Amino acid sequence: MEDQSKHRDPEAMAHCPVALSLDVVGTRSTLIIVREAFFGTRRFGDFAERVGIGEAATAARLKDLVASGLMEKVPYQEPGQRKRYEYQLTDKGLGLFHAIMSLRDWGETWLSGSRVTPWRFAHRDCGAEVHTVARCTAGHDVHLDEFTAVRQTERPTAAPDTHN
Amino acid sequence: MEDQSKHRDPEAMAHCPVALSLDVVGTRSTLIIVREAFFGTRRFGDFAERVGIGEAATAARLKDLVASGLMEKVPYQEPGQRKRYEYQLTDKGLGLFHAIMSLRDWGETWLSGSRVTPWRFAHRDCGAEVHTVARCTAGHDVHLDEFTAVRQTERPTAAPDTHN
DNA sequence: CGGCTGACTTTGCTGTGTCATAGCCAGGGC
DNA sequence: GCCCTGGCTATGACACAGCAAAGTCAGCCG
Repeated sequence: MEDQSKHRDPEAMAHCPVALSLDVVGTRSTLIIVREAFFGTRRFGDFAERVGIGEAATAARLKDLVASGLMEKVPYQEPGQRKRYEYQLTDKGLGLFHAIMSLRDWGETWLSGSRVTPWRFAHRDCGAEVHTVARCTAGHDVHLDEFTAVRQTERPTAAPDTHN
Repeated sequence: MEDQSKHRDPEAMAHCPVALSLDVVGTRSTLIIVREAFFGTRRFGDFAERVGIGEAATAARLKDLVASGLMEKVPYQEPGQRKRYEYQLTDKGLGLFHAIMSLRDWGETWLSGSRVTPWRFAHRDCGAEVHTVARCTAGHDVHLDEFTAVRQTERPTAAPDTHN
């Protein structure tokens, strides 16, 4: 039955970076917390409030994010207050910028209808809005109908790839 | 109107395209099925086998994907077989290309260690590997430290706070 | 006709994410 | 010393994704 390892390669699946990523940021609230962090939210209470999940869920997600290295707890102290901790994105967390922008672009294009996005990303130098695009290492822009998916196992299932 | 640091706007949250997107593709298996579809997988059994979730979950996810317009059932018939249906990505589903590639890039950079990715996307014309980059509408490449996040909570003129 | 195959559906159970509510704790202010 | 606030932690309930195993169903094939 599952003898046909050519057909099914659990190892390959486990190695798939998309699946690996989704193991870390695969839940709705996790990604929304990261998105909030991109907008400068840093404190526990603000996350809980703005993300719209309860405090228990917020604490659990933030703990996960710190554990997986996307955010870190940084001490801060306001005058007349005791020392507390705020949550900041690490470089690893910042690396999700493209993914979050891509999801935003997709949602804006296909889901939001005529509604106006309540926030946007701007290029710091020129102020113009930022989007994701696909580009090949040779420097060409790659449109949706200009790519080929290549499985690097010996399985030529996918795109009409005659690998020659 | 409100102090931004203490601002809770469920409307704005609901309008957030990232959250909207995650309502549709917010589960691990949904996005992995879409990823599989990018590699040419079309038949029910192949999805179940390659995605690594059971048939019941596969059927449920595919049904969701068809319902939300990311995939469509297309009849096909192999010689000596009866008519069946295969699942194809619609334009809406294809639009997730950037998001999936961004997640792949991130997973590859931060999670996969030294392991080799079992598949890749190539530019059809030149064969070079494809990645996502951020670009502003003025045409500049935008690096991770060159963007500004702007909350548009003040509801710009195009969208008064009432949905009339 | 009856078996086989691909594509599901159904059933029963588990695990996880979330909620609501309540409680705990550290430390500055009174 | 006690209260108050921000930042969690604890508890019980619930919804839903997931699994495994079994059942359904259409139609080609022998």
